[in-house]
Amino acid sequence: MASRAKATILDIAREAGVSKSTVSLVLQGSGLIRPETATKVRKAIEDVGYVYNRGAANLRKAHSNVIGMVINDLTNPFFAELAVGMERVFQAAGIVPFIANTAENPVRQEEVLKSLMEQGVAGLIVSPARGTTPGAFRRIEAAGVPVVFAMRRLPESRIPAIAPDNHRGAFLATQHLIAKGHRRLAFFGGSSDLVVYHDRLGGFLEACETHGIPAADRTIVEGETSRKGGMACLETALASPLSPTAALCFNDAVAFGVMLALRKRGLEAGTDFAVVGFDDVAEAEHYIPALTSVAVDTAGLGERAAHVMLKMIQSRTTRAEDHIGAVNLAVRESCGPDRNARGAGMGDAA
Amino acid sequence: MASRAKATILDIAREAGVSKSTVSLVLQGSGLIRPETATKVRKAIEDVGYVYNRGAANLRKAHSNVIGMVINDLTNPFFAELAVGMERVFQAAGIVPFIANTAENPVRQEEVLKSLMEQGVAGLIVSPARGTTPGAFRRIEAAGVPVVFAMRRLPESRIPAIAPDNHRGAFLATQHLIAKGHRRLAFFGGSSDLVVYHDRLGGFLEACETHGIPAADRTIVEGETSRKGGMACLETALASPLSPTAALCFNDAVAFGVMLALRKRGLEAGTDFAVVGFDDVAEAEHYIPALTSVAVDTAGLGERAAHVMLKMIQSRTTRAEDHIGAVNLAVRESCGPDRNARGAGMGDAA
DNA sequence: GCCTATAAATGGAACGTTCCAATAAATCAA
DNA sequence: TTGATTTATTGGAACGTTCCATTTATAGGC
Repeated sequence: MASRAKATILDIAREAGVSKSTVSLVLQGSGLIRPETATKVRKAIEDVGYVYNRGAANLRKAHSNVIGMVINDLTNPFFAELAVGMERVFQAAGIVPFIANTAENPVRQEEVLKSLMEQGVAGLIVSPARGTTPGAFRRIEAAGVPVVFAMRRLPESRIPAIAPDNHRGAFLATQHLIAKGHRRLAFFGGSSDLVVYHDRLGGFLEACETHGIPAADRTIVEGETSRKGGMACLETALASPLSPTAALCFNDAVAFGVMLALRKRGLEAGTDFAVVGFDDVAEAEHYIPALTSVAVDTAGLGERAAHVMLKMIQSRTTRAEDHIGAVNLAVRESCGPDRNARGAGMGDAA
Repeated sequence: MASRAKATILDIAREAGVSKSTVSLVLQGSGLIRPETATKVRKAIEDVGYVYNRGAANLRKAHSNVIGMVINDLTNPFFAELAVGMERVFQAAGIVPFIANTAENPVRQEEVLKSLMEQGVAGLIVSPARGTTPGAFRRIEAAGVPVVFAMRRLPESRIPAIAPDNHRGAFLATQHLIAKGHRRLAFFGGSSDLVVYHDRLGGFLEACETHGIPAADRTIVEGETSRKGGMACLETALASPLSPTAALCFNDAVAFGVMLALRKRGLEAGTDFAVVGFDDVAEAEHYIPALTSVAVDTAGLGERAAHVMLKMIQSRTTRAEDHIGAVNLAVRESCGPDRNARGAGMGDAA
């Protein structure tokens, strides 16, 4: 089985009785070749079981067609959806993106980026891991390889970012809680080493200000962005003297954790405590109770990121505009039934 | 910003005042180089912002260190877990695997495999898409590139497969349902173009035989392996004259769908209808009611697959043993409370 | 029939590495 | 000292493509 030395373009040239240049032309679909010749060559390719060596080709072309997608947590369906959106676009462009997972680990991320660069990628779409150091992308920028950040961005970076309107999403969600009559509010999960965290927390705080919720009535608990983290947040908050009656969660995973912890205490999300998530993953709609969450059009953002990347490659630039995606609140059951009381007012004040 | 022509090994040789061969040796961590020289070279590499060109290297070495992981559905957390297990092993071996998604589409899979081959992968771990044609891997085998199948396999293929003991898992689950007193059983979801389907269905049928459930009392409904598919299955089954009281589902996604559909009809999984899933994804434990499911140690199988691959590459063979992973039933709430009654009447007759 | 224009096919020099064989420098045995 | 041995370093020929500049074949115009 162990295949005799791999066939090259020369082998198939010999087989087809033409020159290597001709074979190369056929491979590239050049119109300069007589159709019959092309057919002959293609047959030889088939017979010999030739496989194109892109590495060798790129050596001359300096124009690789591989794009790397670096994802910080593949097990979060949210990022998987993002990846799927991007793939749709790349597939249409005849490009196969390679996905690599960093498992939220900056060291691993460094390895992954290095490996991708060595592979000669044409561009990189990255959702950076927590704790990514500011200089992590300096070398890549210096090499002139286009990078776009998806969903997350870095503090002082010039790299274009595609992300939802986190501030507004959090603002809307918080306003919704206030409209439901809640006065003691919490923000659960996430950590301040993430730019997104500040965006979302900022929206939460602004809504509090706007509607006159005093700082004393706000509870902010950082935590892992997972179910486990969410459970811990709720415990912490309820243990505090002034326990909140509603929470905006950093993401849906945290929200699920909070609902789990509520249930463990014999409380019910919606009636005893209001919960809002962020991202609106597919599961949110099917959960019991169904989770109210900020919908961000994940796949759409993925597509957008891919388009921006394609454009950057094409125009050989390393710069592009940021893109802030629209958000909207998917209202479901986890904040309780609409209280007709409290009246008409409030719809979406301010 | 647009980087002057990329630096090569020669540039850094000049910069460091040594020959290209010396640089190459340093790059490979050869012990033949005087430490001070190596340091000098490394400094030059840093200064110039050199990035190694693996394509060029592989041209000479014919020994790439990239491994491709081809996954049929990244949005299913089950496969994401599998990928994560593999990554753990590869990371330890200093290899960065590239993941590609086929979205359960054989045509896309073809493209992805081609692209990976052209990239010169050292090996391929594949969870084949539904409807993969028998010959899809012929060329790859002919090229002598090791392939292992994970979770799924192809009918007549000689390619080693790493998979859970599907037959036994289904057998155990079905037995569990029967022990709970159910006599009219269903098998929901999946389709017969998948080998796994036959394995699981086979376990179901064997358990039925063993415990004397007549063929007339078995309902088999094929369907998409998703929530939606599960919902459809339940509707179909309940509409049939002889409606079942319990179901083994092809996978957890189907099971979640079935529970959703039950709830829509005002029925409750566990009390009104028993449901068992397959795969035991993380969510199963947290669902309400918690889903009884066949646990297959997904990440463990991923690790196993990675190890087998590593061994194949190392011993330059294209053959390996299949590996059947142990399974066990994680009993939770979706089949109802333990009926102490048990013996006597087979409670659920009707 | 000859010249020119067009179409089709080709040889050779890159591209950035590795690795073998060879050289140069340093050390040692006598 | 001299030759043998070990330690560091180096030039050059590959590896499998692309693409430019040519060559060769075919057709057209007169």
